[in-house]
Amino acid sequence: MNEPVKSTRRQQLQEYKKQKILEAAGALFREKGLDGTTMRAIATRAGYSTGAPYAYYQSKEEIYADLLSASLARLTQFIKQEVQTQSTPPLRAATAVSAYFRYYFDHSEDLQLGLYLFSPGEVKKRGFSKETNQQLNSRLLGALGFMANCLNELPNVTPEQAQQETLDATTYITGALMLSTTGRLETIGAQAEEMIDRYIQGMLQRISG
Amino acid sequence: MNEPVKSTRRQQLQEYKKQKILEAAGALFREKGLDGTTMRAIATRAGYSTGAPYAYYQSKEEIYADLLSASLARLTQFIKQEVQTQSTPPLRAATAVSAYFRYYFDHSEDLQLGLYLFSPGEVKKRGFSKETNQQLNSRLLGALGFMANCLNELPNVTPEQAQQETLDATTYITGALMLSTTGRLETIGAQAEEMIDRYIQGMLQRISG
Amino acid sequence: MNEPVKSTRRQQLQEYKKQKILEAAGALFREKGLDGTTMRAIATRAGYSTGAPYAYYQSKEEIYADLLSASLARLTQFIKQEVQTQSTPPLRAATAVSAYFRYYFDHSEDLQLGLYLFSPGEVKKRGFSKETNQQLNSRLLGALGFMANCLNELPNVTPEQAQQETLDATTYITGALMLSTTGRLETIGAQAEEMIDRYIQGMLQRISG
Amino acid sequence: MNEPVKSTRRQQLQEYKKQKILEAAGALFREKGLDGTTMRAIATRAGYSTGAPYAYYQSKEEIYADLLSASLARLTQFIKQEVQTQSTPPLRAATAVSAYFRYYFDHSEDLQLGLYLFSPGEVKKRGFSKETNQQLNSRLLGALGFMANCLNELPNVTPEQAQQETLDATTYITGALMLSTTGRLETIGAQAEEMIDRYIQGMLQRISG
DNA sequence: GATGAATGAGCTTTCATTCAT
DNA sequence: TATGAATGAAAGCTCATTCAT
Repeated sequence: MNEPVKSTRRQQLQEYKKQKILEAAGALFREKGLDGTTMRAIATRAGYSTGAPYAYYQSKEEIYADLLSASLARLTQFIKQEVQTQSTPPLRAATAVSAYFRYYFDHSEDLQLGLYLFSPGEVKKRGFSKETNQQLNSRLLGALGFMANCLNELPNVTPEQAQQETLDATTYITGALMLSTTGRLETIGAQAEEMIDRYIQGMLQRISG
Repeated sequence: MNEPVKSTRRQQLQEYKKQKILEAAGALFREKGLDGTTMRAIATRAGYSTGAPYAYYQSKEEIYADLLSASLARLTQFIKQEVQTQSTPPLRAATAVSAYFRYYFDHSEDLQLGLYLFSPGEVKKRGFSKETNQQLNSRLLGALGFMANCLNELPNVTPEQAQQETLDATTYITGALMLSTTGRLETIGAQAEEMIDRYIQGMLQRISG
Repeated sequence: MNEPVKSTRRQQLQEYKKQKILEAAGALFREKGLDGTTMRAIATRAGYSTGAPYAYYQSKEEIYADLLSASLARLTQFIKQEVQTQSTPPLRAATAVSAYFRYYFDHSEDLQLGLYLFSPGEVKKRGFSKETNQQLNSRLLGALGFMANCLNELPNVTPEQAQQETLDATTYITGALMLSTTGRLETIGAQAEEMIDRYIQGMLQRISG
Repeated sequence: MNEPVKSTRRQQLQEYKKQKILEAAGALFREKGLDGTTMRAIATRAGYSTGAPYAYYQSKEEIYADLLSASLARLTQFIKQEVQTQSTPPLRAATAVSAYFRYYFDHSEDLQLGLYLFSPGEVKKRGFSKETNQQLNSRLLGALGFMANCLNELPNVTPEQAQQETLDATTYITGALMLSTTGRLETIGAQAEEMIDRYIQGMLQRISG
């Protein structure tokens, strides 16, 4: 019987089309921002008519959640990939932190997405289900956890120290990304990449003592 | 001729009314967020009718810009005030940085305002006049400059170092504020205040070190 | 000072325009039924653009409520008017009942309006304020009360009897109107007017008995 | 050729499936009202996919028409059943009228259905086939005819009188049902059941003289 | 300047219906 | 026949902005 196959095909097709919608939404978001992106525009861009996306997503927010979820997955994968190319613990640690920065630096829309969806007020307004919210959180924690592991590999580092440095690095990177996207760094003649490089150097010295 | 006098009076009156509108917008923004605040609501809250604000501001964004400008002025004033209460250079430096953080931590709406108006999409979409944009920038730089001066008072510090530490502190604080407002710190059980305190200790050691 | 005048003028104008919207809504309702009448259509028919009616009415239902309220007022007035032309108590009683019937027979849209708004499910769905609902009810009771008074003028009639006959007449008339508008009477070759005339004769005999 | 057989089987199957759809529609209508019932919901409830009902019914209204048709059949059956339990002509007459009332009083959704489909706007808008309309009418006339027969069994009653009393009773009952469903009776503290009982007593006296 | 009615594009979402598979 | 993705018109409502008074 070919029913399972049929079912699988359907699912694959459905997944493919969801992907199309997601891509359209992502592209539009990059161009016009979240508020500037309408369901109509998403549908049109994806090659559909007005109501079609509702067959795949129950609401605009569900699309955004999926977009963010995919983004977080890509982030984690990117960091792991980059780290794999490095052989020594210090390089691996530096690369993990650096990759985190570069991912968002190169995909500013993903940064906006994350900030937008997690922003206060939005969370209340946009009705994510608890599951969705938890999934989103665990994905983020997955990326951070991996970074902490890399730092943990360094000699003479306690797990607590690794965790704290991870948080600090994340904090600093987030700030750099914000100041960069909003054009503040430009104003004062600073460059995010250099700042991060310098930060990483400092971090390694601090840890290795 | 009494035109100059008249003009001055007019200007004062105009300034006063702008102020009224600004206050209304600020209050509403605090209560309902940026998206939830409509021009109608601002007008009503300020005691005017629907169209009145347009006599003073050309658009909603111009109001926001003015609001942000005032916010940056208050920020600078707040930092100066706090620093004045301190007598030793290290305390003054620590207080400057700490005040910067606390101002935004206690006024998250001002943070949102800044992010909104400085965000890349908005800057392109809404056409601020160059003057407006420059004024905004110079106000921000004013606050940062004052912080740098405080660091500069420390012994054995070069102006370059002071400036760099100011930028780093600003970056870290911005990141901490973002992660805090978006609820990410809560998720991992961290507290912004503690993080900042720790950061400041590290900074002082680094400089005086 | 002419401020009160100005205010009165404004109010008059506002009332006039509300009237315009009401008329448009009424006409459309007559043509297309309640469900078939959209806010856009009402606006257009009244010579306005899409959003204009919302300056006068907060929602579609508010328009309907006003429409119904006006209808009930006209009903009462019509009955009183008709009764006034009659001199003897029996004729006045007969005319009151007859006028009630004729009003709705001649304005089937008003009948639909009343039935629609008061229909179960609708009351829940449509959010009338309690005040609105009470006002609507008291208007209806006003008309019924007047009819009861007319019956009460007949010799040898107790108030209870008058009230009961009013209710019965109302019930019968309502039924006749329903069967008439839905085309059921036509199907069986009956005529509402004749039925009502006959009913009134029977009623007078019963009472004067 | 076995086509007739096949055809019969097909017809039976078709009839069975139509029945399924009808049941689903009826249940939903009872739960959510006419406006709240969508084709999707009907299909799903009947165990089919979105488009399936269109293989059996050309439109939503056709489903409603069929539902109403079935309802009228049940009404007739219910009246006959009730009348059968009575032995004397007056009781049979009273029961016929009373059963008519009770059927709709207990199944207000059937009343709504009838009003919806028979309402003037709908008949024009939705194009029923003539056959459908006639079938609906003849079913209604069937119920009324049976009631008239019951009245005819009374002594000293002319067929004309029986028919007229049937029409009057139907009219009064219809009115009572409308006033009851729309909550008007509640407002003035009256009860439909009592009103009908009283009406029947009056009717019997009138006829038996 | 102030008023507030008016504009009209725009939004999300719904849903009867169609049609390729 | 059954499926269910796709269509696309429509709806109610919002709101920044304009403009006659």
